[in-house]
Amino acid sequence: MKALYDAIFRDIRANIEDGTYPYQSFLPSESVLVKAYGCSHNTLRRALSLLRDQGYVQPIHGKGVRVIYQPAERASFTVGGIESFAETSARNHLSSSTEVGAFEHVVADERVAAATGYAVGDKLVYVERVRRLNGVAAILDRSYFLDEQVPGLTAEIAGQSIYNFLENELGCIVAMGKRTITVERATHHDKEMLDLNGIDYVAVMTTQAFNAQGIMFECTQSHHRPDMFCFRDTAVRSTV
Amino acid sequence: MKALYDAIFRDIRANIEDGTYPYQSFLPSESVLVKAYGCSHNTLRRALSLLRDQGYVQPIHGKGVRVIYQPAERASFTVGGIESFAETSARNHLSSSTEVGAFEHVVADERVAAATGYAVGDKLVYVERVRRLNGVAAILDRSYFLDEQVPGLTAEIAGQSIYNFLENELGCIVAMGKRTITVERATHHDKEMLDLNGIDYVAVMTTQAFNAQGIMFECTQSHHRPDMFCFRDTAVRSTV
DNA sequence: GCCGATTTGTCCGTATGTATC
DNA sequence: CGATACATACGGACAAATCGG
Repeated sequence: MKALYDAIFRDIRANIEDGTYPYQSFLPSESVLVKAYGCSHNTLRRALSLLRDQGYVQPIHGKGVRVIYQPAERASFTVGGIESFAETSARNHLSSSTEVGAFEHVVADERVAAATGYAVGDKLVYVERVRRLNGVAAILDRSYFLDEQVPGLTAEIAGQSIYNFLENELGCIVAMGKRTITVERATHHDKEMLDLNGIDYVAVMTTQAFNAQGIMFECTQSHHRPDMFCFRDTAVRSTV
Repeated sequence: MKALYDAIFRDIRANIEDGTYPYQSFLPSESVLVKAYGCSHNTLRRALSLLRDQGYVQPIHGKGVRVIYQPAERASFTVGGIESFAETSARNHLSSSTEVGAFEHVVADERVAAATGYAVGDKLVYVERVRRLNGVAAILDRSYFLDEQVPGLTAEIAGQSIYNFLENELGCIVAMGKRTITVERATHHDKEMLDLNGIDYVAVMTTQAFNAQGIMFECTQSHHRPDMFCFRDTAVRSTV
């Protein structure tokens, strides 16, 4: 809300999403937009680079900035960026609920350290949650939080929104996340907790979250029912 | 090779990857690095923002820039950015080979247009390839290329590296890519072409590639054997 | 094929704001 | 409070690619 380049980015993005700037058309030139927004060309370029990084436009040297955004044809679970479960389900117009299956304090041993990236001996909080989308148990989340970073976290809070608690109560901002996606055979536990309908594979998204201090304070393995999972991403070819 | 910010980005990245700047340490301050590289404040920041976007560092306001890169513990098939199959397999030290299963000219009908994002009536080249990793048929690629963008493409070339052909022969640069990952039930065709060992699900990565003109010229659906598939990604929380 | 206008790409120097210590 | 360090923004300069006359 504060940064000018961010406001310009959002404004242009909105114009792309509502069709004011349609697919394959060109944006007004840099100089025109600079006048329109009353900013420096440098600031405008920063907004444009955000649009490019997120797959909305593609600048073409000497020619113009082409819109390459196509509206999503069906709901996607993740579109890049970091979202909480509540945010994602709301954006996809899905009713959601959460049940907490486990909540306990543990110390990282060899096995946990290897799986999460924490150091052996770190004091952690283990939380297991089942996510329901439109009534279907679709996601099993197994999370390890760094104990010292989440003082006051309870099972009750885990049943609501942990991110809400972190940001509003603790003032702890989730600044960055690293994600890995694999497909793995459903465990006995998965079959027990999720409505898999006989499917015996799950899509596993592992997320490491870093706070504003650069400390990893969460590692979550989300086991998704495969036919309700979709992940989107945009990549830019690096100039080798 | 040309851009200064890119050279600085690569240099710092190399220092992070080889442990000169270890995990959780802080980089030298902006002003120090500016003097070291003899560049402007602005240019250095651009290099730093690349490092941040790719998950190497996390700048912390008023404090410093913390290294959050941890070396990959096991081979990942994709690490963000756009890579050809040959590049990816080489980076993971896997022997690879490709067999072309189909090569034909088609016109996009309703069904193909909906699945790929082309317009109905577009003239396309359909290529089907089976990728082997260490002798195992692990990936089935079904690609649609825009005919006018790939003149001279033959089945023989498809058996080698199409990207090599595009970049070196046609001078066609892959500038951007959009990816979607889903998990789907293996089709009869998948079971026929891949060594699935009885697994009846596949990880599907759909890629749309755009050239330097902003024209989508390739749409590929890669069906991966799930236990040989891994995807990595880094996300930054947008300031809402 | 050349030239000039337009447009994007890179880089610099400076100023100011804000968070941390 | 002051020093340090990152964050944002401005304005100017030049390079490189595209396109039309």
